[in-house]
Amino acid sequence: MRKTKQRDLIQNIVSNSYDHLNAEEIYELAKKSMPNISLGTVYRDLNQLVDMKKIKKIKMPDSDRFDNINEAHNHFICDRCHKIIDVKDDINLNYKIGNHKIVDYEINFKGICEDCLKKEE
Amino acid sequence: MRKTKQRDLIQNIVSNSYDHLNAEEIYELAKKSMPNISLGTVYRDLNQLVDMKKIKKIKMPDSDRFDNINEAHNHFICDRCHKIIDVKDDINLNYKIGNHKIVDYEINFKGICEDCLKKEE
DNA sequence: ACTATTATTAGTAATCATTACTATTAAGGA
DNA sequence: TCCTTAATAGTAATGATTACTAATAATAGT
Repeated sequence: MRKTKQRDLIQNIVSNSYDHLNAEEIYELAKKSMPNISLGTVYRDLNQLVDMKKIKKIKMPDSDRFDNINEAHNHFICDRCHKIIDVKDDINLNYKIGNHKIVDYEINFKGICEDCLKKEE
Repeated sequence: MRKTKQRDLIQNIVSNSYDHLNAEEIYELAKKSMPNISLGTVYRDLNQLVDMKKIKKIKMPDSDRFDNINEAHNHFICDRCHKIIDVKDDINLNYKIGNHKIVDYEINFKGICEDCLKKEE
């Protein structure tokens, strides 16, 4: 795996963002410092970074989002507006499942966020 | 929301399966008892059943899978073969996040399943 | 039970996020 | 600096899912 400017840039963008960006948004940000970067490269590099466990992928109904791993956290996803809200991970699951090797876990809370609750009153 | 034979059939198929079927597989099973059912109907009804919280959707890299809610359970997903293994939910998270209303949560464990571990030896 | 209303369906076309392809470029070791 | 070849830019293809529309069937009212 060669080190490339493109992948470094993409890793920096994701690692420094708390906005759960999708590939298109990361592409737009990347173009600001590397105008000729292509969307295909963004997708490929994002997937490589996920494989390398440098970032995480969050699967969403429309487009997948990418997330930093600066500190362990989970997500609350609003059923109404689909906003993703970070939740500090003070649960720290230590779990044993048969003879399978657990490498990681993710917890997704679902419900209605504060803003949408207010709108529904 | 009218009651229809198509949606009843699809709900039965998903509720009686522990195989985490995708829309295409559910379509194939549904055709056995209703040969003229269309794939579009399967997708629409599956989404309605998810909205009605009769079944759950599991997002996967290729196609989404649909799961019964017969008893609370979480999933272990193998990084190698992408198999989904049910995990009994004896964790029972009771969690409070700001002023957001939590309706549900899902825990996805990730790692390497027993079969793939053996192959890698 | 009949009829009218209209939500749902079957069948097909369209969408669009993501991946695949290929000639060109550039990383990095010798 | 040169060589090898992995990675990229640009574009085309893929495929899961959704949208569309005429026809059908569920259900409320009579």
